[in-house]
Amino acid sequence: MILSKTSQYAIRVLSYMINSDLQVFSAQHLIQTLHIPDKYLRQLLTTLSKAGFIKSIRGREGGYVFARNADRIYLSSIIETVEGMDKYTSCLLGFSDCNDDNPCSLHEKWTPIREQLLDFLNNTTLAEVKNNQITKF
Amino acid sequence: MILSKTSQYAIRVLSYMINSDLQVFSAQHLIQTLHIPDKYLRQLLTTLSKAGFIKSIRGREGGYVFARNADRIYLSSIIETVEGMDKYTSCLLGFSDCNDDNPCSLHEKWTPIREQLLDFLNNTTLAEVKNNQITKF
DNA sequence: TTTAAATTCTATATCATTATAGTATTTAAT
DNA sequence: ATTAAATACTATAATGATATAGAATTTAAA
Repeated sequence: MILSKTSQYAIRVLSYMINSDLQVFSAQHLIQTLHIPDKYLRQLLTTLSKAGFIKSIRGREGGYVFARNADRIYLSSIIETVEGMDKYTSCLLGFSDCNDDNPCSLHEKWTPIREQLLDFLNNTTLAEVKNNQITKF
Repeated sequence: MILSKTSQYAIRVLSYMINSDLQVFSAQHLIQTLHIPDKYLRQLLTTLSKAGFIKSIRGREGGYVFARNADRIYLSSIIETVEGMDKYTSCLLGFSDCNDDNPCSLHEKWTPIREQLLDFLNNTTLAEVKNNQITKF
């Protein structure tokens, strides 16, 4: 759980939606399917809606649909919305002024791994996560 | 801050010790040099002592010294002691039953990055972190 | 033998994240 | 119009990590 629980929930929801044939997803349906705490997920869905990943349809027969194409939703955007990306971009030992010229003791070895991690988060879209074989959400 | 603050503190202390010419380090000295909260660091030093990385010398003129050679202290051992390694070895989306045969939607892309991360934590020793050029602890 | 400097123990407080609860609002079907 | 099914808002509770506090213990120096 390097990701916060809230980030996990957000990615699981959107990943489920892109891998499903349904168009509209009610909060109730997502709660039961993904086993995420009721009120907590409802709040999160509102957050994801305000951030523009999904849009809500209020009232009876309502629910949530994608607000933009999945190939334009990056993992890092989702994470930035729910917990912020600082944790993933910053120095492993927490120094705000750590850089190549004035590194901490782990900087040299950590930098290439961070690069790969950020490359993954910054360049992986929801569309790339679509896979018919996946059964776990 | 992918690492917990406590892990950061622990690694900073040991990394400072291995990079210093001193032999014995009092809690007071470490607190003032590393700017880590007094009582919190004292508790942590006791934890690191009980875990066998350092040993304490009680009473006047006391302090802490390494309990074993730095080339036998791995980053993952330190992390395991203070916060546990589960967070770094487990599924990115939090599934306990995620594996190659029954993967989550991020499993395939995440696995190689996790491998590198674990390789770094499991195989980097304090001795490798010794570097005269480092001034940040 | 007294004192000062040090570690150890245990209890409590603070803070951010996660979880829960109740009410208000919206809208389609009847 | 009324009702039922849905989202939105706001307040509070629970949990875990981090931080603080004070008393107890140990030991070398004076």
